[in-house]
Amino acid sequence: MKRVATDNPTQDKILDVAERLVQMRGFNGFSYADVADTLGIRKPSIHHHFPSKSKLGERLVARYTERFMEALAGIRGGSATARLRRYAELYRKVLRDSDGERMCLCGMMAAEVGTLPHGVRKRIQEFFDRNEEWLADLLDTGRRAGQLQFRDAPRDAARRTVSSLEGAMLVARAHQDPARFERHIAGLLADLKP
Amino acid sequence: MKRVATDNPTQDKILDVAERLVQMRGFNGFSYADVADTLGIRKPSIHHHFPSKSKLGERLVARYTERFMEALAGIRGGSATARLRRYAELYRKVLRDSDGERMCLCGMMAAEVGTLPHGVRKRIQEFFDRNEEWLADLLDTGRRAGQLQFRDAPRDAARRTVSSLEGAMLVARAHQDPARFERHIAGLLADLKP
DNA sequence: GTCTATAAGATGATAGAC
DNA sequence: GTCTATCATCTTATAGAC
Repeated sequence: MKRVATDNPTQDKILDVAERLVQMRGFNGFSYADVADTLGIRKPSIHHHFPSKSKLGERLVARYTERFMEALAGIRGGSATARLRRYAELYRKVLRDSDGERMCLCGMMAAEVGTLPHGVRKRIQEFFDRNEEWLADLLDTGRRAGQLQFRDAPRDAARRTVSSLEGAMLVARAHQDPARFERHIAGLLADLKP
Repeated sequence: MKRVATDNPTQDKILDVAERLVQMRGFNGFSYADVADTLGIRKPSIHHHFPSKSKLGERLVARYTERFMEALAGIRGGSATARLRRYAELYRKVLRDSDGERMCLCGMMAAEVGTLPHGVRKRIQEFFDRNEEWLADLLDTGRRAGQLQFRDAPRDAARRTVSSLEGAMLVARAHQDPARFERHIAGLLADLKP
């Protein structure tokens, strides 16, 4: 089994807890004390593994992106429509598994970008860029096969889709209503049907 | 001229500065000290006008919503397509006038909803609800007149549009690229054309 | 690798003079 | 309505013992 994070169980636990906190409260909405309390350890132990909060932030985004890309790589069989559905499912899962409390880590941190160090900011951009690239390829393939329909360039349609998923997650979560997000996905998919 | 905020110039200035800070850095990303420094006054003066940060938050969202609704009320003449364009223009203006640094106040605070008091949360939901209501009516009218085209209920299409605009703003700002948002709008409008 | 102790600064907030 | 002074608490971070 490929290790996506580290070979250090404590570091993984810290990243797990911090990830959840960021997705629920934002990068500026949690502290080392929160992580320490949750894990039953002390703050300096966190600093031992992640000297600064900036470094922790970079690692969080890097790990999240890496895992997301692995999930994308796993979407292979079936029609373009089916793969598109599985793509949307990835987003849906975030919200649904947390009962509408968590949102995409990078969507959350995109909002906070004005307060984040440059290294983190670039990694967040990279998350969206890689999503768009993967999706543009899928949309292009699907349209050529007559399975999908859209009017402009695959890249533009991909950007619109990613943005749309992020925004729908943001708004659905503000309403504490995951069903709202699921309807959004249904509408998105319907629009792309020929 | 109708007063949208208060009849107190100092309170208005505080709201103006705080609004800008929230749109750039988030509600958890600014402090009373930031506002005080910008205005050249002291922290307790801010507390005199807004005793707690929660109250300030509520007032910020209320004022933003009120102004947005006034702008919507001003969108009257022309075809449904033209009115839709003017609606999108409202969002575009936020990003463009700040050179890609600010985003929608309520979109930003929607991300931070996990840390905000309930009163603020409800007002944020209200912003989206009222946007969706206004837009659903426009979409419905436009479709009946044969000027717009979409497949599902006006309410669902309206929700999808609002979410999409919020998400596109979020992602475009993360890239510091307002042009990305303008392309998104162009694609959105094209999709709604019959 | 984890702990205690501690620092230096920020934060939201209040009391009370002018 | 604004100020100085002050507060308790939180935040990120370090030094150094075990």
